[in-house]
Amino acid sequence: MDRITSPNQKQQKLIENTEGIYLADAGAGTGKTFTITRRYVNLLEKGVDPEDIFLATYTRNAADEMMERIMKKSDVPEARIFDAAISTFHSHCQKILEKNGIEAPKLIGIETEITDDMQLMESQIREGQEFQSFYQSFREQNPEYQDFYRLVREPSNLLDLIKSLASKGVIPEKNGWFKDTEKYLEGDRNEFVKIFEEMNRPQEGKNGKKQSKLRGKLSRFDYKTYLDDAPEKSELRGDRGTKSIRRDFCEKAFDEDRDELKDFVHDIYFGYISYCLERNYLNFSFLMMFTYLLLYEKPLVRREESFDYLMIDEFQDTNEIQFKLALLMADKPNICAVGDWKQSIYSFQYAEVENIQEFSQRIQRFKDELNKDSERVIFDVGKVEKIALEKNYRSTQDILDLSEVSLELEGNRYEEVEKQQITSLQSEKDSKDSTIEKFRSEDEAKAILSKIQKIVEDSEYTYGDGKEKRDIGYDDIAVLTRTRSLGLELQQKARENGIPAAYEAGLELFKTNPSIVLLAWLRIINSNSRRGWAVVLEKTGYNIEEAQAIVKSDSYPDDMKEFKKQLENEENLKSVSRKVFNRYGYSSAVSERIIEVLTDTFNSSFMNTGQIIRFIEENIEQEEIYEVDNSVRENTVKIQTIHAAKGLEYPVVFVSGVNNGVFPSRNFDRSNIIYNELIGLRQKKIYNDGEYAYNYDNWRTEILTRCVTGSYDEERRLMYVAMTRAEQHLFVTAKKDRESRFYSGLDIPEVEVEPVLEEVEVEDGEHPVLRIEEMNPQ
DNA sequence: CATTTAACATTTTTT
DNA sequence: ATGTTAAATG
Repeated sequence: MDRITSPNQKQQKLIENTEGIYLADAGAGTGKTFTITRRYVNLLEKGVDPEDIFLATYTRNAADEMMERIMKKSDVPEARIFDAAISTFHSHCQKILEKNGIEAPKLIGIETEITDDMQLMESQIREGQEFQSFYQSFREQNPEYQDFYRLVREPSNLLDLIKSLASKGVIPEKNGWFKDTEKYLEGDRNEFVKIFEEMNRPQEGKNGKKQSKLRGKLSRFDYKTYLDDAPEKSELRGDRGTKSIRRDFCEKAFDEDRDELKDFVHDIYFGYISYCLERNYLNFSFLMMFTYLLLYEKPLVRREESFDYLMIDEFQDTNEIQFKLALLMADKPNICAVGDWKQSIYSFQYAEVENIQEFSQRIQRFKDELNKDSERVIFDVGKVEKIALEKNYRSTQDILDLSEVSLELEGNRYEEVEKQQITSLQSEKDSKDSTIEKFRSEDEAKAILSKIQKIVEDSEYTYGDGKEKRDIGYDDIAVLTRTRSLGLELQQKARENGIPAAYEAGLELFKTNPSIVLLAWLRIINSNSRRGWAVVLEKTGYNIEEAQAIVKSDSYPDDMKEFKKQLENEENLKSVSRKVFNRYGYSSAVSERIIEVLTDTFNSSFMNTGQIIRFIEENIEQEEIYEVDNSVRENTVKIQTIHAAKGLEYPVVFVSGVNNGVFPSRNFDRSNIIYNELIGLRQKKIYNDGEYAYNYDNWRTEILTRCVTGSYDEERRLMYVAMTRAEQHLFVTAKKDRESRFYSGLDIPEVEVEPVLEEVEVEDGEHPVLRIEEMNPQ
């Protein structure tokens, strides 16, 4: 935050205290980046060598920004800072592996080496395809797991499971599991029983006791089809009037024999790691895993790759293996973890909010675990000093107060939210001029746009205060959505009504016209595909009948046949794409981005056209979104998902789509094989070919998952992140009659907004959207 | 008032 | 699959 010129008291404390273990609670808008960079500069001024500091960030952008700021503020030669470890965890680990990783796979019994041209698999789509092909061959080679294959609807669920195990440091080796990580798969019986007791305690009613939460949740127990060993519903829950379910069933459920399941997961997991190594690539999770293995097992590497000072930004986004990695990298107990539990919204990427919420307990526990059989963490943890940044330089006090209240919003009518440990923020803005309102409408998108137009046209709202007061323009406004689909709808309607708006979450790159034409030509050169020819002919102007006739008779126009020949002679994917785009006059951010994505994904020089075609097809099917840089984006309303808006700020913010089932959205694991810290590895279904061959529901897992199903905590944090983007004016909106409890539970004025829009003439240049002719109609 | 049952509507985020 | 609601049942 550039407006801060000198640190406040708490910031100063964090900057000055460089020796020891610190946990900095840095809420939204508290000048976190400023403080971290100052602290780094302070270390340099004390004479610490940049080589002895690791500053870990979560994104490359953040790393670049920090580095730049440090260079600006410090006298140390820029080249030395440039070489310093100011980077994401991932890219730092990649460096460690490139340098020392050759034999890392040996540590778990794999002979294939990690070479220095190891590729990092960044595309989820591409990895999904690789995993699929691995899974195919695995099935052929391991017929003994028949019954499990029948449970796997979507192989990518297995890949997800593997990654979540990797993020916890559960690692397979050739025979069994690395060290004692197998115990994770069992779950934590003691902790589970505690949770069970809690869930099974009768509730307080108006006239005495009511049934327990758990008993209520199992009211539909008999809707499913179980094998014969399942208890009857009445046996499990007792007669009407019973308050709790029988404890012995719960214990029986927990103590299920899972050896076969564990073997299956082990073999898939280990097999896939080997498969990746043979194909010379690693995904993000395996990158972490191998670095962890190296530092864990090789004292020399550990010594060489460790630091005197560690600073870790966005600590709420780290997971167990990253926490442990950090400890292995620390030479001395000089660790500074900075973050905000309230902004932990990446659990689907395996981030664990507990890393920051239970920092002190975890750092001790993880150290003990790492030191079990050998001293790997060489310092005493001692006490953890907590520093909370309390001054907020972004939002008005009213907005800050509301955002804190929203962390306790109930997600549904049964939920009771515990009182949260919140460091209240004080606004440094004097302005009392702040709007907080909510409104709902049948046509939510249109109502929002109407309101935006009013804000911009009338001078009812202003930005700033006193002398610096000014009118609000489109540029000052952001509409944040929980889902992409609402964002797309908003953009569509904005365009129709002449409101300049840019949807910043990218677009479906492979559904654009340049991509469709490219795909057609790739199909033609790959297999003389009729489907490809049909598209090409239509794009050239032939109508459907004409095109069909030509395809049938196999008599394509000469210039097209000639073009096909030329393409076949091209050397690589890049030149083929260029040639196609040139022929059709496609030259824009979109066509450039297509080439970029394809060449990044298939960076080997030889090309496998079939593979590329399948990649594009998969992108279309999965509606995959890519960022496309659209250069000019002046004076437009920004439309973003809440996730995409993290870290940003706007004078006016709309939090939209606060609707039932959407925000808060419920999370459930649709896969049949699941992992959870408390209950371990479980299967939701069991294949049995007795009387009826069928995937029967697993009654044990049914009971267990009811005890541990997640709350809406992360959804509340999303609301917090969304609200704290607003500097001065905040609107919360919903679709009428669909309002969720996150809307109705907000104690703020509700206003009427009519979804009427005046059509406005907008000059072409004001629409920073993609050129229309390049967009696929529909 | 508590509980059961049946009917109905919803289904995401991406370094 | 799960959350909500309304109506039926104890």
